[in-house]
Amino acid sequence: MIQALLKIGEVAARAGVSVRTVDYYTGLGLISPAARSDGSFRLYDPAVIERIATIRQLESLGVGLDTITTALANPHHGDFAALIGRLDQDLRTLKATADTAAVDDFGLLVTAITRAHNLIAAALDIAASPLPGP
Amino acid sequence: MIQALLKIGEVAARAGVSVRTVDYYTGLGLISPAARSDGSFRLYDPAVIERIATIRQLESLGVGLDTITTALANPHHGDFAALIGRLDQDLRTLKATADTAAVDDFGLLVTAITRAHNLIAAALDIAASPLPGP
DNA sequence: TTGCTCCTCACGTCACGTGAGGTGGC
DNA sequence: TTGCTCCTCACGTCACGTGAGGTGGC
Repeated sequence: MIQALLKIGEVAARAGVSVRTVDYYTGLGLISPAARSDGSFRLYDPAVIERIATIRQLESLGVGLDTITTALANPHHGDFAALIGRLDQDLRTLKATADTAAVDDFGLLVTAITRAHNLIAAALDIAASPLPGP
Repeated sequence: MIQALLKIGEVAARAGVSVRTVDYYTGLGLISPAARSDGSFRLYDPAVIERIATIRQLESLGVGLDTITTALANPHHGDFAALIGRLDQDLRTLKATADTAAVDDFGLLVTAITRAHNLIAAALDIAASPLPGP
């Protein structure tokens, strides 16, 4: 299915950010125009709107733009299965911890785990909607 | 067991940060002196060294000082069991996702999940060494 | 003509410290 | 005296944009 390409103003409006921000992200290589018009206007695939949403979500969770840039530039680093195994182990340890009376300060613990959950939720969003290359 | 209290310079040296940083964290309420000397020197419990390490770790994972401050001020917010249940569900979904061929861009996914794992590891450190109140 | 876009340079803002500098205790 | 600490005000730095302003396409 062929989708119409979008000019920067349309991308910005749909993504809910300023034109300047789309321009800035483009400069960083976080997104790239799929083509240029005859008059050199940048033309974007509509999928960049989803990518911008993902970037904003990760940013709000404390992931810097440089980290995101690196991640996008190295699309296959790391071992996904091993990572899931580590999370599995984390969860078992957490469950064991929850059963002890040793924890008497839940503040930072809850904050850290909530942040981790939100990151995983963001990761699942990414997995559900694979992004085109930058 | 009674531990000798430490002056700010000793805390800084053991925590591997500057005196100024210890002073700054104290001003933010992230740590507090257990007592004051007769000459008004701040005297810290040695446990603040562990707390400083935790703060630095969370900071490096993108958790802001304001978030940490809030977490410390509300030591029992959130439902720990419910949180573990959500992580459990996240993990099941991730496993199901890993089995599909739908994921073709692992870059951000691996980055987000790695960050989540590191946050959980930090959380477990916190649980293993409960911190004194600020 | 009007509104959009390109590109670049410089400025703004916020988080997170860091330096300075005069002070008093050790 | 020397080195440490207190406290405050201002400055520095880095990430993340944002504004301006002259340009050309639509």
